[in-house]
Amino acid sequence: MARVQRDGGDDSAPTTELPAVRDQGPPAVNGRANGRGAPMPADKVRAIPEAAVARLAVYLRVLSGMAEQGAVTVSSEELATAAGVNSAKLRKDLSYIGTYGTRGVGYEVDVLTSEIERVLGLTRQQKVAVVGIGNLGHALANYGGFPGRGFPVEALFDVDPDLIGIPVGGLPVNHIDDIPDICAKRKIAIGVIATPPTAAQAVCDRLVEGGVHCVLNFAPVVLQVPEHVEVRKVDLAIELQILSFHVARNAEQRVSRRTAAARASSNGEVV
Amino acid sequence: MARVQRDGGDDSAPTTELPAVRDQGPPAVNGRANGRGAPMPADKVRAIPEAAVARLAVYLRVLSGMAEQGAVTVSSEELATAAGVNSAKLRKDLSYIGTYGTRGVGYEVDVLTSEIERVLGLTRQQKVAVVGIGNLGHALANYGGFPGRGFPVEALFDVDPDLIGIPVGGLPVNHIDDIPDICAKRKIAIGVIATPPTAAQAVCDRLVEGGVHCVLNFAPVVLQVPEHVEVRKVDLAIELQILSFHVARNAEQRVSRRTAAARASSNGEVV
DNA sequence: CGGATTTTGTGCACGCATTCACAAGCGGCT
DNA sequence: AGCCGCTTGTGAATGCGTGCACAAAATCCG
Repeated sequence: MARVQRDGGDDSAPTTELPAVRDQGPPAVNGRANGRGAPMPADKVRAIPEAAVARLAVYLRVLSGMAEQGAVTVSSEELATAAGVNSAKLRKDLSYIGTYGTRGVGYEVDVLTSEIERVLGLTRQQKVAVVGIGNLGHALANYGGFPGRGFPVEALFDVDPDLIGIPVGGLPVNHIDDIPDICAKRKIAIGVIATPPTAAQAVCDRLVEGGVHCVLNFAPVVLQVPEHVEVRKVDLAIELQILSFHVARNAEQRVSRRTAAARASSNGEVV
Repeated sequence: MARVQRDGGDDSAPTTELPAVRDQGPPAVNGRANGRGAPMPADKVRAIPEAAVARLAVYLRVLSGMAEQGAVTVSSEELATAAGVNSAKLRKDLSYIGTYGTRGVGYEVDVLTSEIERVLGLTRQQKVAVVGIGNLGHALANYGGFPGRGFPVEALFDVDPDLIGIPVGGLPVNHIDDIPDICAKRKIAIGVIATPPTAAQAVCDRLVEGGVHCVLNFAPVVLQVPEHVEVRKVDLAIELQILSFHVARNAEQRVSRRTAAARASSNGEVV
């Protein structure tokens, strides 16, 4: 019951795992060495570390930028620097999804793009509902189909009666009591919670009731959800506080360096 | 040069470390066993893992909720469940900042609160500037001093001439060309980038020029910054794609379970 | 006062993630 | 054809983070 929420900010999270699919049928007849462009033995898909998934999404964006500029192939080194990671990590990340590179050459941009899209499940559209049409909700609703196709916003909800029926970003706002119905009917896959913290848990429960398995939570609360529901959290306050910590740490460091230097010089020591 | 950006969504990031403060003065005269409420040997402050810092911020919020409800003390077990982590982890996290608990009893809510605030550097205010007053920027500017005191928004910037001078959330919008000047003058500590991706790098450079050491980046690009600048990233598209991956994975799992079951039943096996 | 009970703080072991370093593979050049 | 240089893919090592399990401390109670 009620599983631990995965922090959208912080994922030193466990590897993505399927709960014991121990019976994987007969000894994998396709167990041959993967030839060029082999899409991983399917039993192994589960083995992609959560952290790697996050980076794959980054690579994807960088790749589409490169494609726009007419790049046909790209080396791990180029892609890595553009994505802000080291090239070994990039190659390992890519190795989780198969072997699509050519030694001595690099990767074909379009091949890599579509393979990452495939693994991330971006080949089918995931319908999104936004709950809480305040400042942030407005921003999200207008975000315009969410960057890159794939995530059409197909329902909006709020509790404010003045807002019900008003179109926002071309879509009318519904009352949150209708969440279960509408989500089920429209087959919403992802629910985005942009409500005040007090309403978040109730909203989340209704989303789950409506068959939503994935929730992106902007409200500063820890949501309790049943086992099978995936929650990611984005929390502005916490992001700021983490930055604040670094400010404080750096300040302290500067101070202690000063004192150390002062002490050293007063002792005639060489720093 | 240009150090790797720390992903706001994903932090399996390295432990917060100071670059070689090897000279830590004389052999720490206060090296005695820490009595009740001792604030860690100061040389050890650096040892707080990044992941723990993120969680400390969560504990802080949970604690303030509890304080409002009149709680005076709290056990690690209670606090842990409320924060969605296991109690051992919570205790370990707290141990990084000192020992403020009473065995057999728990923690005093207000003591713990102020100690976490101290470590996170929330005792001094960190001034924030928001760049890019679009939908998201509006939402951020109106966020109202950011949850819990500590992060006053003290400057707004945009490139759109129609917006310059217009007050948003009680603060006039300035032109992005004035970023370096104004940030330096008002001693802005944290810059929030809510611009389109194309503008983000230029904006970031100006923030750094204005003496800002911490950046919270909402634009979907990897920022290149000098060594001493701390960047955290919040990326909606990537969060959605990670969720999408889980949807896809679960779907696949269901399919493979079905096939396995079918195979098993056709073989007369017991599942 | 001593033992039972509760809860903290932490040593330890395990597992995931990152990084290094190198063999294997591919294309191009002579 | 054969060699050379480049780049991938991955085994192995290291380091970090998590969770267990227990000793140490503090309170309560008889």
